[in-house]
Amino acid sequence: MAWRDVMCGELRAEDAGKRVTVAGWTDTRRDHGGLVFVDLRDHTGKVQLVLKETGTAHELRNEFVVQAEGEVVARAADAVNPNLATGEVEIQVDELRILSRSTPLPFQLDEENVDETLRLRYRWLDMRTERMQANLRLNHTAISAIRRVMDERGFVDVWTPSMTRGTPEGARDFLTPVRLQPGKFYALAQSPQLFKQLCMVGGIDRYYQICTCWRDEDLRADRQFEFRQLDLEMAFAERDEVLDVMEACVVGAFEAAGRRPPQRPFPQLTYAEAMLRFGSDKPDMRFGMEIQEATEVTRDSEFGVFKNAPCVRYLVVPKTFSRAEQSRLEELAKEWGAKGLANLSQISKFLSERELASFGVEEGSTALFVADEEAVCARVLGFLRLHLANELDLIPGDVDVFHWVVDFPLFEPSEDGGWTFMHHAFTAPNPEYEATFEDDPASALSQHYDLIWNGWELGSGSIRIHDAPVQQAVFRVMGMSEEEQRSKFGYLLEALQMGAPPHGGFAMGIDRFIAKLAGEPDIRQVTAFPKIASGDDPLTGAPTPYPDEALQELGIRVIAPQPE
RNA sequence: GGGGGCGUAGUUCAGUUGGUUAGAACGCCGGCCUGUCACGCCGGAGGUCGCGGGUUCGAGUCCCGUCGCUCCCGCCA
Repeated sequence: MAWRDVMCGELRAEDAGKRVTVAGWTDTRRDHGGLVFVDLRDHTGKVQLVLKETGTAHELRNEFVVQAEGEVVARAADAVNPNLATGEVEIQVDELRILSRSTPLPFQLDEENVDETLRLRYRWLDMRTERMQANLRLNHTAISAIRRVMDERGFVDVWTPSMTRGTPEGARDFLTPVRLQPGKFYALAQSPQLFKQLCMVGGIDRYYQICTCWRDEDLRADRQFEFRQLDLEMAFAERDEVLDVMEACVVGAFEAAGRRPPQRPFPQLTYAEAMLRFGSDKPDMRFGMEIQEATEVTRDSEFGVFKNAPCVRYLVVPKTFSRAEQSRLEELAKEWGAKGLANLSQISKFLSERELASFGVEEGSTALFVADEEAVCARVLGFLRLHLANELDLIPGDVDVFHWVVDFPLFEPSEDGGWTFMHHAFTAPNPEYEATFEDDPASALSQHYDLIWNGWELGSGSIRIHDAPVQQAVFRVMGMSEEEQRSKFGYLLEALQMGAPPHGGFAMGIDRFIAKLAGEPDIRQVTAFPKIASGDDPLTGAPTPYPDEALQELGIRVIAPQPE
């Protein structure tokens, strides 16, 4: 006999008269002595059980798992519960079996603000809540929709290794010792980047994967050690063809989730424009309050701070600030790297008519200036813009703004005074810089693009280098010797020399996307078993030390951290 | 590595200027109850106020240290 023949949440008025068997969790119970009501719950919803003369009914407690047999009965008009989808009926139970008991719970499932570490410690309970049920199911729905889009467009799911060659550049690797070769390590893949490019050389044409990636960096609301990305690559593809596929995925997921999808195509913004207007390469464009440029106007200013600065920019904020508020903002600006934050009302006596006229600040507003290197102006005013928008509640909560940021620089200055790639070493330069980037790395733009949703970076992609000499030139700009190139990336260079088609692709952080789709503030809420910020898993207690014998076999000796 | 916030029954929280035996709600245990749906009523158990030190006649409350959680910066090609 089946455990159940109908789901709790499915019963409706027209089911009255049927004999059914249901099974689920005891949600709430109302024990009247000779009559006991129980709301029985499964993932489809709840239904009211009516128990008379069933002695075991009094034994029921929260979250017992029970099976009940009985007749579906229409409720009397005055007994209908309009708050319950099944509220027009109830089950008159004649057989009740307790399948599994539960100890008292460490927290109540209907409590909203339970400490998250406690929720994660008992995630199997937390998962029974409507919130987590909805989130985990949305996860599935969105990914199914994305796989459908991939399938329709001829993408092939190819599995690539998780254990691979370490990459000392970029994020820290998670290392995996290798018993057969003590002292050597695999790294867990930070992304399948090179493998998917090799798939292009291998003629797969359109590759995709929803794969786990690992990065050993500090955890955040939107970062875990391991996360999934929608990873795709297309041969013989132009940039806009890649963007088109990604937009189809986003729209497909929105539709599957029952949300109004964003308008296509998504607008494009260049990196230079994003930095100038919003001070960020992932601008939140749900609101205005754009950064204003004043460098030209203030070049010959009487105000020394402006006169001597390579760049002067400001933000016009629709509010006036008290002295205390102003100094708090200035403090923040300094934390972000500015030397100060000038309030127009305090410095206007140093400024010319021409300067003042050009700023055009209305009554009730405040202009806040940063004078510094261009990068500092952009960064500080970009942070300030977001900070103030949040504080002044200027961000509309009910809009979804998707856009692309394109034309990123190819290189950025490295710590040692040389050049390093801005995103990764395989991004192709824009064609007009192909001949010049090696001599002039500073001004070269790349074919890299980012997808932004309401100020969240959902993912990145690029047209890749498919030509070995260009790839080698990029390596040279980064200061890599011939030798180093061969030992680290020889296999890539070889592949590029054996018939590599032009190709490009994208990688989107799926967990981030789904968290935002679910309206959750962090990815833990859409992850079944996430880790907390310390890197611990409160459920299993991992990570744990390992016995010396096991480590010895791997050729590993643990050096205890020295006290400071 | 740096900065901010939080830490009081099982849970969520309150706790005044430092002042009697640290409270409430929910949960838990016992009892009563045949139309409830956040059932109701009666009774009960449950606390190292994160931990350590200090100031004080007296500390949940003030000070110092420390631990944990969390958000942010750094970092995340």
